[in-house]
Amino acid sequence: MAKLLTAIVDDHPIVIEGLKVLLQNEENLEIVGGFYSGSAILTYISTNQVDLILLDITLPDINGIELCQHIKEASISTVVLILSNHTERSIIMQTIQNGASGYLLKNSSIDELRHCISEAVKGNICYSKEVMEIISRPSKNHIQGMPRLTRREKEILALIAAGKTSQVIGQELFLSPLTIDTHRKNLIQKFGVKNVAELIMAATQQQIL
Amino acid sequence: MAKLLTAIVDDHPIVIEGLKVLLQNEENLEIVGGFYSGSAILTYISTNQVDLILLDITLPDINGIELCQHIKEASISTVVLILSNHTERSIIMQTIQNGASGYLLKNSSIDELRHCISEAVKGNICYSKEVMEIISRPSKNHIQGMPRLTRREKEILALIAAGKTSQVIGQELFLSPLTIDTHRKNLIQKFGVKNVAELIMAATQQQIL
DNA sequence: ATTAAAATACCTAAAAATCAGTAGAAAAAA
DNA sequence: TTTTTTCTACTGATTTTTAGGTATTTTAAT
Repeated sequence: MAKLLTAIVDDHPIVIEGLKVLLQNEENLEIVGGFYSGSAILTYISTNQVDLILLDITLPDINGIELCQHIKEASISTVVLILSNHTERSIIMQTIQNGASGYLLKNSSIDELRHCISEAVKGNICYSKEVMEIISRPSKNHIQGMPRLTRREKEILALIAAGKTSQVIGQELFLSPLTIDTHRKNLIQKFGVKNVAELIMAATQQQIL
Repeated sequence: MAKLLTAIVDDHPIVIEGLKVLLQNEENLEIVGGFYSGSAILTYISTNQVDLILLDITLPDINGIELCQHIKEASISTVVLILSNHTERSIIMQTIQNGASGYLLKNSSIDELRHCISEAVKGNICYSKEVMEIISRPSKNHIQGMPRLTRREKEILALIAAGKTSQVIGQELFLSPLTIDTHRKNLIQKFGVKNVAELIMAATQQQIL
């Protein structure tokens, strides 16, 4: 089996050199280069074969989330592994959405990196341990003050989330729209938010919706 | 190291017997019993030590999601692994939320089960391959019509989700509030929804927020 | 049986969002 | 370079939500 042609994309030279050293002893892997910008790696892959790209999120010209998409557009078979310090759940999910095969934090162990690389080239998705935690328990940080909702409030919350107005909800539940307005008001107050947009966000983050 | 005292909870006897056979050769594991209902396992753990529970979602008296929570309340150190046929993302996430250490589909290989057990007792979270796919690409089923958003639209969507009005957003981005209204309108149109409540729901379900 | 909580409904007024358009400038892609 | 997309901004009218209350009737809990 041929060696995995691997590129490293990071705006920080230290990271690139560090990864090169860490990976130089891998038998089935060959570093073809380090790149400091999105345009640099895109130019490279347009004329060279690359099997695996270790990609940072923070780059000078384009963010790694979008870059990932461009890479997959240019070369669908190239496996992209994100190596980043960003711990925001939405960033992680977006990279996967855009075709990345995994996500590791930069403090991951070399074992984890090795493991994720092997999983990724097999076509699987692989996260490091911390990332797995972030994905699985998104709300842990957020849920302190989860309000207790009454049955009616939950019911109406769901209908609001479905995009229905107070008028429509009132008709469906055979209630006055003014009653729905009151419930709406109470929901907003209980969650400590200021409008439905924030309300729906809070409710989904707390798995109520 | 003492053997892992393991219980199996499933309403289907065949599954219990099958798992017993599959796991009987594991050196570091001892099956202490099979249980057909939630109340049965809860009664058992109230007087017996159990290290690991393999838990189904569908049970006659209580669903596995809630049962998981009760188990952890009764015995925080007991590791719960879900073994189910349900592929709904929300169910998977809820079990983890309620303290489960992993989720496998019933068609998982014995190797995957073994691997997840060892990860789980180490305190990590572990999913089988298919489950990982479901978690990572939830949208694949849902997102057919996932609209492509421009950079500006994503930015404004996030601010709307934070509960900010067009006026406030306009001030923050040094734009006319009327411009924000236009973006708002375009977002609503692109998602095919009728107001922000539904917009935020759609966006969170598609992991954009 | 009594208290507390939940559900119902209303008022007034201001603020915000939605609908249905148009249209020029800037940036990106072809 | 030309074309297309994105970003910007507006008009005008309508609908809906939000904020500040109050108040009665059901239900549920003690």
